[in-house]
Amino acid sequence: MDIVERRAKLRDALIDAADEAIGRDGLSALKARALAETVGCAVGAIYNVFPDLDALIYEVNARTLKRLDAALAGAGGPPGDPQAAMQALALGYHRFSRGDSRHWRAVFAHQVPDGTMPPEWYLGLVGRLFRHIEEPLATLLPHLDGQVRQSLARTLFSAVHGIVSIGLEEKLGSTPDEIIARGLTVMVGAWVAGLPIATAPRARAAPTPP
Amino acid sequence: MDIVERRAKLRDALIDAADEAIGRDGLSALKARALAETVGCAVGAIYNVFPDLDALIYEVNARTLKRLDAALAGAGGPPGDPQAAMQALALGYHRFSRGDSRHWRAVFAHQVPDGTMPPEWYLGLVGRLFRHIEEPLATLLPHLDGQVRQSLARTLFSAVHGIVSIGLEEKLGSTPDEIIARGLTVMVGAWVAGLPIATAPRARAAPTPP
DNA sequence: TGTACATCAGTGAACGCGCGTTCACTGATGTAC
DNA sequence: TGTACATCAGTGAACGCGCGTTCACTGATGTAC
Repeated sequence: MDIVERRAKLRDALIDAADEAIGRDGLSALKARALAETVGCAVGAIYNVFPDLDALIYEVNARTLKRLDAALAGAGGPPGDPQAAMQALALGYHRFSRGDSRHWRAVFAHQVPDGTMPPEWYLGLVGRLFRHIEEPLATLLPHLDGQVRQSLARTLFSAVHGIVSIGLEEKLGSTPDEIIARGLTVMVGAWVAGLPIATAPRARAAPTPP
Repeated sequence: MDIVERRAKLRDALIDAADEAIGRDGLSALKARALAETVGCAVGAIYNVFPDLDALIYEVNARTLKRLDAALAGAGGPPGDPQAAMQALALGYHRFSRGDSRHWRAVFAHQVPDGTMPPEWYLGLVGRLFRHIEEPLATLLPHLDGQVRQSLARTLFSAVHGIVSIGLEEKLGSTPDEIIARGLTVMVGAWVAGLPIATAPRARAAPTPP
């Protein structure tokens, strides 16, 4: 076996093991020693392949982001109806994070210390996800400034994420999926209806503040 | 000075110092040694007054919850209009967490290990906060089951908290307050409008899923 | 094919750091007589 | 008021634990001749 090959194999094995550990016990359960034991290498070997554990975590989280990307791409509602499309996205997000809650929490829980930023390629994956929201938004508001559209997408995502997160907390008295799904649909639908749509004006869902 | 008095004074001084440290540098900046130095006592003295640092953190977070409680009580909208009242609550929550973000984040960041629960009196404070939401909800839906009402309140809070949290993250490209406030108002208004109100039926803000 | 040497992936014990918590000790304060 | 003794808040050095990361060493693999 080639050296390059061996290296790649170790790398994959480490990501696999980390992925599995996080999925089973959460991000905080990721330990260098346990990882080495699972993979069957020495602790030091990890650092031949990754500069530190943070880099490994980014790889695992990237996998999660890609899975979500695929899930959202498949969740698409009717092509002609942006409002329904966004509701479908929200429900898709809900499904995904329920089904893979530990991985999904890891994406949010991982924060590098100091003021360092995630690597460029990782931010690209995040950006790609937001495009799912921005797309129907662009259909609704074609002449909207790009910056503002991003900002709207972020706001909508935050509300959806907030609602979905209730279910992710493992505390007692968790809200049933049904209620959350209903809440998401109503909220997203109302949100979209409240946008100042240029093409076909609709009644605002709620009065805006003075 | 009485012994009991000294003890109480130390206790207060510790809570004060912890409160200030968390407000300045966040929950993770709370260290026993730094605390002792600030207060002017030995590290061990802390453990004469509190069983552990967690107990101290609960005290600090309780102060934050009480401040929020006061802020929400003062944020009340017009008494006759539950929808406006809930919008006012959301905006009040936004204002509060913006103005006191480190304290507020500490409330969420603090989680005791294992499966232990927060103390009873602390949960009482949390419950008292939710009553601000449940009250206008009860006006709108007087015959609603208590359990369901709580669940609805939780869902609404989560959405609001999600939106507000975008601003709390110190990452680049933070959404301006204006947009957040607008988003909150629209979302809460639409949400309330979407409730199956018994007294005076309103048009649903958005179609519910099949 | 065989021998000598170089390279470098792989090893895992040890380092280093942070930090909550403990505990043997001290000394100021209070009580008894 | 004075003396002997008891108590217990207060002390801070030391313990203990978790854990990421390093580094001097080894041995398998590859290369040169």
